[in-house]
Amino acid sequence: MEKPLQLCPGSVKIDFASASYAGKADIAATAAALLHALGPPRTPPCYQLPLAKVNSSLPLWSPVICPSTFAQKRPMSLPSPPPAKKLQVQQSSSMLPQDFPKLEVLPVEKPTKLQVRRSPQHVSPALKQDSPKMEKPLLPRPATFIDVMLSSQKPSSEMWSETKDVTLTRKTNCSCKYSKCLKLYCECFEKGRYCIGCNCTNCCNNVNHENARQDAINVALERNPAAFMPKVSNSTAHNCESKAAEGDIMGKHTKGCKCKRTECLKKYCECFKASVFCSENCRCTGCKNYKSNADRISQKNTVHAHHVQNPASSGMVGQSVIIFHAAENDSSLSLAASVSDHSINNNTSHALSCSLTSSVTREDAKSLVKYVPHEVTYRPSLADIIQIEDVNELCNLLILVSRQAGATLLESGMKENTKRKKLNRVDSCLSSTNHDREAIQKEPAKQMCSLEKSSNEVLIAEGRLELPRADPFDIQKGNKRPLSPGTQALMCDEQDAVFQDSKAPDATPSTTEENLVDIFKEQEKRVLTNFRDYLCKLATCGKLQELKLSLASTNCSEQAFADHGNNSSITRVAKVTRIRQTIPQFSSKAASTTALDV
DNA sequence: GAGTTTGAAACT
DNA sequence: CAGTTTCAAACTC
Repeated sequence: MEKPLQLCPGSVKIDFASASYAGKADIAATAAALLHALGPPRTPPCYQLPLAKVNSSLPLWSPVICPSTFAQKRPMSLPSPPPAKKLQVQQSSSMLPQDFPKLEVLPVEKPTKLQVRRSPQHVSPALKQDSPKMEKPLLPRPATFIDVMLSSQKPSSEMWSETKDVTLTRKTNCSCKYSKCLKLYCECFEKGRYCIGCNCTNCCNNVNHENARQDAINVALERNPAAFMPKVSNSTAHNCESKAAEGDIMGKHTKGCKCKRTECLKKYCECFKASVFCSENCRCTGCKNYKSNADRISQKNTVHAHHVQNPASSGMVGQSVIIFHAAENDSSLSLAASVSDHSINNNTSHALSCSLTSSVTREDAKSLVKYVPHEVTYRPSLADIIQIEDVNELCNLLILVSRQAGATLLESGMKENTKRKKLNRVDSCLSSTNHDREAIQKEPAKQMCSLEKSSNEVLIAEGRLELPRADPFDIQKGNKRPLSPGTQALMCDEQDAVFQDSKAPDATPSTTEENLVDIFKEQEKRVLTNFRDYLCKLATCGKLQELKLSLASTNCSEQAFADHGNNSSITRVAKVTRIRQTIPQFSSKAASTTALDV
């Protein structure tokens, strides 16, 4: 006997509208059509839908099935397998399965499977009429331990997502043949859901075999009480790119994996599959599924030569690994850092990682890797080339150049001023005072003083010179934070201007300003010229260093490959070629950068 | 799509 | 607990 399904306020909520906010417009439309076919609820809904999330084009009522009414008024026989297609709309997440019957509307091709139709045009014509066929309403079943656990442990959104996954948009259907979908081999069973639209054979993971299913659940629970618990705890799946980029990935597999061959970088690995890094729970071998992408790359060079144990087991896991790698900022590495893409870009990263791992053994590398919680450190590629002494040296050089330029021009300027003063003296007939003369002469002296002070301040900052006594230019007094040489130089210029305004009011403005402008121009010119030359030298050093390390790493890699006998000459040649190709790129880039900067 | 590989689950 | 077998998904061709 087939009767149209009637909706009434009750304990069952079929959240069709949720499909809409899951971005499944077609499904939502299907659901809407289904609801329309079923007719509106006769009374206001018992539960409010999350209106903010509901597509306005969809009915806002919450379709509800009243089990009691359903059971009492329309007692239906439990038929043998349904004849044709059916759609099972599972209960919403917040409801326990025993509370609600299941709505079946569309026939399924397989007797024991429930097919999902995703497009409105696939809705059964019978549905588009007002009388869906209820061949087999699912009676309430007792809540299983799984149901309780899953319901209690997951927020409703997650549960609904999973429910959606099962009923409407599930991407993975099992294909079990021998387990009857009643063992944990079966993904559906493992996740505590019925097989719906699966390709399994002899499936018992459905309501028709509820008893067998319950038994299987009990067996599984007996063996492992956490068998149906979520396998990933505290999960922040690292396919969330923003979090991954920030390194804010905390989830881990509760049981861990034991991968041996896949380096935990394939979906065979449960951790990888669950989008979490391997953790201390894992007992994997050659693991590369841990946070530091650079370490993955580094290990890629040594994994062939060494049996690398799970870094998590040695504390080298998750947040704790410092990237001991040069090219963290490299775009190719950023790409590789995308956790969803665990493939490693071998072009630049390989060369760079080779450079850094070239001459170290695994033990050396271990000692080099430092552990700092929740911190990732960027190590510049020129870190070993540019030392603080070099920076100081550069600063000194620039200061000296600046001083020389200033002194040279000041000397000529003083001569001019002296001439001009003599003329002024004649013109004013001894009207000028010594004060005036001193004031004028104080200007170049002040310039010299200024330059001297800026130089001294650099030296002070370097710790090479003791702090002078009370000094009007002492920017470090008053417990202020020491300034960089560049800042000090800038402030020195500013202070010169102040000094000029306040202490040389009597100086001839035009003459002094012209001199100063000339001095500054010359100083700037010489400083920049020397700075450019310095950068060119630096670029050369970097180039040589890279070449040296690359060649060394090439030799190292070749030896490693040779040790394991799985190297090919083609691969080696390709790697060497790749490494060497990076060198001119770097040097040309550095040169162009230098030219632009200068 | 068939065959192979892989690792978890199940079993001993 | 370790080793082996079974199983199904992932992967390769």
